[in-house]
Amino acid sequence: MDIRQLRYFIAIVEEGKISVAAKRLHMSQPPLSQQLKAMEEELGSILVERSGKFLEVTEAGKSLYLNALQITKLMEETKAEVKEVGEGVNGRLSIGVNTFSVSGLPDTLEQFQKQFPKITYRIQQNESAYLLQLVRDRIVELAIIRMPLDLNDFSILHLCNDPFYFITSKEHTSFDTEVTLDEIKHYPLLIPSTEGLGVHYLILEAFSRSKTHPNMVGECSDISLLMDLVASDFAASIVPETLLKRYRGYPINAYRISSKNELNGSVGLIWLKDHSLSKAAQNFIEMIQKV
Amino acid sequence: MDIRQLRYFIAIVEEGKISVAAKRLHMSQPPLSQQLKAMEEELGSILVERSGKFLEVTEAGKSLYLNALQITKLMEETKAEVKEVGEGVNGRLSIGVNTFSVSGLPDTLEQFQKQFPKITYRIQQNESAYLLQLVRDRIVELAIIRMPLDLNDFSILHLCNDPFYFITSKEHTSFDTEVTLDEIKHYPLLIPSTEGLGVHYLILEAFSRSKTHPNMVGECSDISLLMDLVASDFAASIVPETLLKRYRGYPINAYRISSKNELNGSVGLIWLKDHSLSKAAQNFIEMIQKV
DNA sequence: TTCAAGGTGGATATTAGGCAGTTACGTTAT
DNA sequence: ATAACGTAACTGCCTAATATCCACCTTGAA
Repeated sequence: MDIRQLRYFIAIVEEGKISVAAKRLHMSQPPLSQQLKAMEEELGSILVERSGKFLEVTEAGKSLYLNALQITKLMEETKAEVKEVGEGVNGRLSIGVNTFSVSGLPDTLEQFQKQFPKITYRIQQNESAYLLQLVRDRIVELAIIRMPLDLNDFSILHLCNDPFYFITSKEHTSFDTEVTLDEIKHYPLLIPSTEGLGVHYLILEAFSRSKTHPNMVGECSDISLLMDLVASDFAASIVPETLLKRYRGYPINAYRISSKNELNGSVGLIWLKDHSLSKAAQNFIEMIQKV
Repeated sequence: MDIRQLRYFIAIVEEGKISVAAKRLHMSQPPLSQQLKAMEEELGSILVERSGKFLEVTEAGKSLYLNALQITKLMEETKAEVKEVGEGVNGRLSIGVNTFSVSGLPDTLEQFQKQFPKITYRIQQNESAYLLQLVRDRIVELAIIRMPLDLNDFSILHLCNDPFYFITSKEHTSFDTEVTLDEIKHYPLLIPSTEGLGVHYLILEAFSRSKTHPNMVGECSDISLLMDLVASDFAASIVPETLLKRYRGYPINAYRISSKNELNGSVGLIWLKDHSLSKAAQNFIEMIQKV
């Protein structure tokens, strides 16, 4: 049994006459009779009673009719849905974000939502290096991460360069607006994120470049805890500007780290280079590019 | 787009390789590739990404896959259901009954339900003459009615002959077990049902045959009201045995009307002669015949 | 490490067969 | 006599098969 045959049967039931149904289907009457007969043989039961001039739909026929309506409707909906997903109007946008890198994302998402209201989202927060793996494994399509990382097989859309800030509790006001790494090397430092990953690596490398050794207290991957610890003068820290903006008004002092130290990570949107993106993801990239 | 194509696509997605899917579908690989391409063209979107050895289903493809599963499942269920309805295992049994004629029906229905548990019912109560019209209009398939009626285009299965009883309040005990119409002609009579219909007609005709005139008080189509009126000595009445059984224990006296008066209506199951019955109805008739 | 060869998996072209659809005609019931 | 369904023979398209080609990946040897 076939979608086509279901359509035929629907027409027959609704028109009440095979010949009229045939006209509606833009075909001649004999093949319609044949198809009806074929369906009856396949299902092993009479679907319409041909008595005299008018047809009468049997119980089995009524049952088929109702189901046929459902199936054809579902078929139409499916076609429409697949087309929409193909065009990026509908579907699911799977995106990974890094806590340190979400500066303008809410606005962008809101704007995207406005333009493509049917899209649903799956947003995963994680560390940049892990996000890279998620993209590689096709678990997320896009990711906003903090450079530098090994990005050989990825396409990159650079979003922003944000400088790093040295932050301390309110008790320390001994600096201007800018500091060098050398000036802060004695401060007990609690570095965000865990060892071997983006921000962490970036900071240590900058120290290394300036031939200085930080007074490392440890790492903390829980950002709000980190900020609390800094505020309570447990330790100082170094965080990107994006993060600082999110904690505006928090009881800490922030000093921009001198550009001489070349400590600034850039944030980028990445995706797998040699794999086609969903149209939804393409639209998202396009929108971000415009902003 | 076609059920067949949906099956093809399901196989491709589940197997991950076109050639393996082709084996599962007992066909060769080229037509499968072609059909996939055809679907992609029809839907205007890529469904699977062919990169290297492995296929990768796109968002649109995933959407189609999920819908395709639904549609094919619905299709299978439909086939099964229509077959069942055709065999009378499933479906709806539409039956009309007359209040005066339902003697053994509950038992029969219970037994039928046990044998065909999927069948649902539509039971309509009404007067015999109206039921006839309902059967003629194909609103119900079967009806249990009280004869005599004009039954030219109906098939009839005689169910039982039940005699009529003269009923009075408990205050009247002047009779034996049997009475003649002549003996009761002075009693104020309230006849069940309205004029021109089965039982009513039957009773008046019996009086007419025995050249007697009843002392008619009126008619009443509400049976329980009629019984109340009889019990309270408002009037006497004449009712069939079937009805009497249902009101067993009611405070009335009942006297069988003499067979000399030939007053007994037969109850029958009827259906339209020159129209095919649903298998469910056929099964029901068969069961009633056995009992 | 690089290059070549073989194997695997998909796409394309051509061909054959089957089924759906058209036209013409027969049948039946109103 | 007409209207509506069924039957029969024919045509054409669509699907699937066979053969072939192409791309990529793997493997082995220089």
